[in-house]
Amino acid sequence: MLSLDVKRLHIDTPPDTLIVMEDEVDRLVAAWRRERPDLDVEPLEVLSRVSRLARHLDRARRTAFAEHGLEPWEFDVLTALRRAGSPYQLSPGQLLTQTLVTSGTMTNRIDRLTAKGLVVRLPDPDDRRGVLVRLTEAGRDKADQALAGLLAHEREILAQLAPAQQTELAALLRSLVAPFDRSS
Amino acid sequence: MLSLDVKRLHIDTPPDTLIVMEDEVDRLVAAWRRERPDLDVEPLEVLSRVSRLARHLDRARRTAFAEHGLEPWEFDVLTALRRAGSPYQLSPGQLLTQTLVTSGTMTNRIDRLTAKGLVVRLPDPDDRRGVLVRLTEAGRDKADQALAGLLAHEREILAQLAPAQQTELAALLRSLVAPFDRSS
DNA sequence: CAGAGATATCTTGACGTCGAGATACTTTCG
DNA sequence: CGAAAGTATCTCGACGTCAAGATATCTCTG
Repeated sequence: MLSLDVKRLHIDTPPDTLIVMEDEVDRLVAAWRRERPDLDVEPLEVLSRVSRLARHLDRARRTAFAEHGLEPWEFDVLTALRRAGSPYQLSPGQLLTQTLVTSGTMTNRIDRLTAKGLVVRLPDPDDRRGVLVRLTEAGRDKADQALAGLLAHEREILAQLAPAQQTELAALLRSLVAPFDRSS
Repeated sequence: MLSLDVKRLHIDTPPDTLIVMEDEVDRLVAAWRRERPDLDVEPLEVLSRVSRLARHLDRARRTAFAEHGLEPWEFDVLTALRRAGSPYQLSPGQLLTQTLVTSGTMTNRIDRLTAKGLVVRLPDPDDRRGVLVRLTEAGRDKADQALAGLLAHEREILAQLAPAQQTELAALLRSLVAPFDRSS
């Protein structure tokens, strides 16, 4: 009964060799249709999958970074600095807007990254209220290694899709994300 | 310079009327290509968008639930019970596996939902170690109202895409999610 | 150039989650 | 039957985050 409800990824595959790729969201949607047949739960087909996939990606990232002795939040901060380009420094405020955490959290993070020797705090020569957070050489190396590791892991996950499908998926997702990025 | 790097959603549109939908991930990827031209960062085009979209969805869900006086975690627990069908009860252990939190967290959540009168704790007649968490009538109403509200919000977000595109997107996402759901 | 308001960062206290351990009960198997 | 292992739930301490407030400095205006 369940298999009849599942979308077929390859329409031309003969039914008896069809590989049914069912996921948790299929079960979720089926449960809602049973309990609330009056409701149109189509949106969940897309957006619940986005949320669930993001959860799985978080876990995968966590293990990928652990190989380099990094926490996900450490990666976020280090790579923000790395992307800034030489001399790899940003103000705490700039880091706030990039990582979407609050200032108290960022202070804490910079403290710990400093203790690990991955960044240093420098006074901002142009603004005595300000501070510049700069990547150390060790921090830069960590960031580069962790990024390479992350990309390797992510490529494996995406191997499920043909290159053209990946491009298509990216475009569809961009349509959904763009309105949020514009407003905020 | 940036606009040249952006994918065009509609290839046949004349360049000067092209609507460029750029998002944060485009900027992210552009920065990496500048700093690490040796690296293939294609995977980020898909997976960073998934993560960022999920973040935005979390915020949108939070505001949608706030209209009903619910926190996201409360919605998760209540709807898990609601989906179970009459008599709307599950053990704390079953709730754990559905919501992916630890037992300490779930105890805390059940406590607070009980205090709000949305669930009740009943002794399991078949296992004296066990407890059953049951939705009250008020809890069931809350869950139903919040779900309707959530779906309305999500439909707005998805209005960016034609129905066929939504179906396509759901299928692509399922391919990526399914391997995780199988293993765990 | 003085003062009001804006800005940048840090400090503090409260909260929710996690993870390890504790307790109570059940199941398995000799 | 009875001990050992398994299972279900709760308790507790540690940790990271947030939000609000404090402090120092800058900028704009008159």
